[in-house]
Amino acid sequence: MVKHGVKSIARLAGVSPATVSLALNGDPRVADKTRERIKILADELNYIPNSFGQALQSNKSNLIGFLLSEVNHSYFSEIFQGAGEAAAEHNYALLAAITHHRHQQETDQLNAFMGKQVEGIIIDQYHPATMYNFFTDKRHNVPTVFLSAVPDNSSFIVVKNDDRQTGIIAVEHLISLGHKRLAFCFSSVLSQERYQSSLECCRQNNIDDYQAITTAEELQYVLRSPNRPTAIITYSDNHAVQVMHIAMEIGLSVPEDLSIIGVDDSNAARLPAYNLTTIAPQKQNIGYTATSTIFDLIAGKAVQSTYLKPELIIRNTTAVPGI
Amino acid sequence: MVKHGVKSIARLAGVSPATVSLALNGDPRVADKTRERIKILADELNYIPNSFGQALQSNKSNLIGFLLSEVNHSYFSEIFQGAGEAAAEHNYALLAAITHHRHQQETDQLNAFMGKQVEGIIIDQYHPATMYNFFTDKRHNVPTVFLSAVPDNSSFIVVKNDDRQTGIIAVEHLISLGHKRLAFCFSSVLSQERYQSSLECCRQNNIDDYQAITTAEELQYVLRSPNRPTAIITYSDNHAVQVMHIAMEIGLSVPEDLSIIGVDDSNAARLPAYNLTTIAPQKQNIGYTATSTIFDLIAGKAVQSTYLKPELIIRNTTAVPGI
DNA sequence: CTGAAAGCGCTTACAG
DNA sequence: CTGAAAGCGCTTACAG
Repeated sequence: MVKHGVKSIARLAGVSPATVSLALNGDPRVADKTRERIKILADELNYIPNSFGQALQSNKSNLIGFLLSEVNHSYFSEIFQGAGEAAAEHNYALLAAITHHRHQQETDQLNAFMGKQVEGIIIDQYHPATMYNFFTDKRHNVPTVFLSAVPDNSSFIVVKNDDRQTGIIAVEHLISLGHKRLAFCFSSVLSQERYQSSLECCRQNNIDDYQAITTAEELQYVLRSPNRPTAIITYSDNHAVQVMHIAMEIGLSVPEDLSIIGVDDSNAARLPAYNLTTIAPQKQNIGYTATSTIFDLIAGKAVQSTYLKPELIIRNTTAVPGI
Repeated sequence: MVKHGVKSIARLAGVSPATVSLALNGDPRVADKTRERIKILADELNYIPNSFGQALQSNKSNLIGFLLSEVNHSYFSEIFQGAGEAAAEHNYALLAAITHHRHQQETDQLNAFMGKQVEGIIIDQYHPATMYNFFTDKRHNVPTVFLSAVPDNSSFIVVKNDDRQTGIIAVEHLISLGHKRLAFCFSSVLSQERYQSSLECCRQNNIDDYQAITTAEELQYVLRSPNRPTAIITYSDNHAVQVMHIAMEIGLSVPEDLSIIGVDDSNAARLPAYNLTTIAPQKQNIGYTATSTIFDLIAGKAVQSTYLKPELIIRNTTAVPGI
């Protein structure tokens, strides 16, 4: 079947291409009757404007690039979903690229984005070398939002979970249950913010028995010691699952002997075998807000980084300490 | 900073825009020395060709549209990852749209794809009304690949898991362990192919004790009966988890008293609390193959639907029957 | 081996 | 209220 453009429609309607364009875009300069006639005709012909023509002219691609380190990254899909919704509302489309944390791929895809004239870029995680380029290479003056931490002294916009709150919520929940001896399990290095804030929160509540545990062996040792912690804050639901199994091997029951808090509200957390108390980031909202922030940047508004407060979901792995 | 195009580069290089274009595209008609000079200059200026200009001219968008029903659809992310890889290899980008199974959204996004001149479309799931449009509306003469079943009498190309094999692999595994009384749990309607093929496989092996169970209550009843099945084939890992918990409530141990097979190899299957024997679709490969098929279609090659054989992953929920 | 011209499909001033 | 012209950035014949 024939593909129609403004020209062929203009010919069929007996007007000029310019008039077709104006009519279709609802410009008041075109007489109501003419506009209606053209619109009906365009509809009948299944006319879909070629966005390349539009984009070339207007310099608006209606495209946002989304750079993903890995698609199965813990909560990627929900973030992506939120981003997609915000984009669709504004009649934008998402261009997705997966980079496997590799600098070369990130650079290539970023260049592809630029070639496609994306109006904004969302980056979930990045290779350090790529970040370095962002500092030095002014090519990237496209509105950009990061979904993971950026260097402290930078002025990049970030939209992410409020990791400090995560730490605080965990500690406060455990203290409210009456726990006095806590531990943070695994990867405290990966989550400086979360660990630091939980540490501060402990201090403020006069809890000084709070240790960071980095390996499974260490955890086993600690859990066997006389003054063992009665509650564990973990870095993620996956870690919570590991901790739970280690505890059970040692003969501790959860939550009677040991409370455990996860982070993420992953599928694992909801499975009946675990039923994890966990702290859920606002995944979809992170994606939605990131995209909205892009639109604000495009509109030239002053924007700030957003840190979305997570939610405590109490299930069956936390309770009043039994000892 | 200034944005450079063929024109400004031509001016700086002292040649015509056409020569720049030819040089950058490696056309032999331009002298080696000139080409080198232009390439170096373009590099210095961080020149990235505007793909709208290219696309408008060549009618090649280098874009593939991916219509997703839902982003957290069981194995979406890995499929998407595979698709992204194949696309990147060919220097194509993926345009992703999420439709929540709604016909209107599917139509809108499909139109957006057309406007963006996508050269191919991948559709994971679709609303029946959208499929109807595909039949009647010849607008969609863009190469299209479906990731879920299409009407039998249609000529649409499909790339998906081989569901018949899934059923057969499950039954053969259980028979090889010595099971003689089997059941299929939940949603046998949703998975006609899988259920039918497992049924046939049972018959061929002279197993006539094979029932389809549709509700949890029914399962409880069946598992308490004297000649209860010794193995359950499930529709998904999620169902396998449900079955496992129901079995344990009744006092059956898995796999000693009851073998269970899941399908998907989801995260849940790998968790130590479950350790499911499961049948894993080639998720990434499905995405990769779908995209490759699009390229074949673009190239005008004759292509067929692909049904990728899943893999049996034996973990701890299947064993020789204990009774 | 290189340049001048035309055109992809659209929109945006500018005339009338 | 409508049309003719120019141009977005590129590539592709066509001349020379």
